[in-house]
Amino acid sequence: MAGSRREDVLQAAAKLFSEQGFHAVGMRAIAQEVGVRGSSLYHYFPSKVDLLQAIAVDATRTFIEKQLADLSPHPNYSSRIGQLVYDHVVYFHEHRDEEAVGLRELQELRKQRPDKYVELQSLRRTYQNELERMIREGSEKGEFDCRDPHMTTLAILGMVNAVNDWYRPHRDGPIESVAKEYAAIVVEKVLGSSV
Amino acid sequence: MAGSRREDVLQAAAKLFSEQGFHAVGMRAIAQEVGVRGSSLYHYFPSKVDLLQAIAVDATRTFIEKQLADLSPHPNYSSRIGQLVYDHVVYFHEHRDEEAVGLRELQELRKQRPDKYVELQSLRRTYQNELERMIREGSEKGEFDCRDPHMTTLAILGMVNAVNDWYRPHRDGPIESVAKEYAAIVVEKVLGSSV
DNA sequence: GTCAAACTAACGAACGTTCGACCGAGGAGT
DNA sequence: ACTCCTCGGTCGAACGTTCGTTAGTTTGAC
Repeated sequence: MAGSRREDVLQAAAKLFSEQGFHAVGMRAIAQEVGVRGSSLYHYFPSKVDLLQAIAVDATRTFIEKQLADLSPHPNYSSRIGQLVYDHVVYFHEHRDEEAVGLRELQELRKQRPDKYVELQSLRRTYQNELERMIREGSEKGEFDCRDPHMTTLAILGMVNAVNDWYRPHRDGPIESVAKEYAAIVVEKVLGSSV
Repeated sequence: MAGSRREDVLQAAAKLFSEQGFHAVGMRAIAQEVGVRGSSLYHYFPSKVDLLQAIAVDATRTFIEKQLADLSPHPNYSSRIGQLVYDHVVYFHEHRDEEAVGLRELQELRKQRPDKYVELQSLRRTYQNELERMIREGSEKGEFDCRDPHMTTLAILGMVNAVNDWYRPHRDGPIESVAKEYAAIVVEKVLGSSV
């Protein structure tokens, strides 16, 4: 009784899209994963692209709004950024499939749902700007030392987004350890003063 | 007179595959990009998957062999690693399309050309191991300070591989500047001792 | 005349999608 | 209690299109 059938469809589609790519997966394959015939999917979603849109928009919006909302309570820039990196890594692992779709299948949304594509781009840009602002201000206030906040931001986002490309729970230990180490690398190294 | 027709086909396919994904691009679209009819492609490649294989295997093999060959001359670990990061970023930009295909369309090779997939995985693993070895040895010899060479390696590879996802020449300046800054971040920050 | 290289035409399969029928649970009317 | 009706949900079958691929033919340079 985990979820409604509609949510089962979303989950199955996210899994298959993230494993094989949007165009490699047919409606009949998604339906089979749910235990239903292909035509039944159209009772819940008007088209295949709408399925993709529902997954990508929801994954990105939920993630970024949660990340931006959790920033306030920390006392200084370093711990705020460390917490953001930690949460980013953990959340991305717990929502592997949806987030992978949100990252990798954007060009299809761009072609078929330009407004939704723009919305997602804008969300990601807000997130990136927020991280960059924290890095710049923390640097200006002398809390740490960063010569190029813009490129540092891109480097950090690149490394955390890549975790799901290599992380395997059985081989690499609990995700919390990885998140902790990544947060440490960012706070102590990338943002630390070099000797 | 840039290249033979066969090379034109490879280049067109790499461009379209990297822009839209393997399954989103038909043989007729590749042919049109070259200025030819779809069936003519089969004069040069026996199938669509062979096209993908040719692109991905060649891109990965050439890149990694070049990177591994250029390591020796530098005096210390820091400058060797800095040079590797710099070359990685520059090469990935100069071969954007092919390298994107080599990174993102692996699951299709895995299904249809398992031996080639294993070869590419092995090549990447060798590259990763070499970087990790340099980081570990440089750290053991006291040249810099790294608590977790394995995860540091993955973080570095993640950030350099992500450059092509955001870099646009007109907006972000010459690629050499980006490569230089990334090399600096890695050598001075990620591998530098924290205060 | 030869041979690589391009063409037109077509194949069967799979694609996303539509349509009309069916089935079973639940409410309304008597 | 019994019938009738509605309606969400699923189905099989089919639509038109596009896919990767093949076959046979034509072209043009040497």
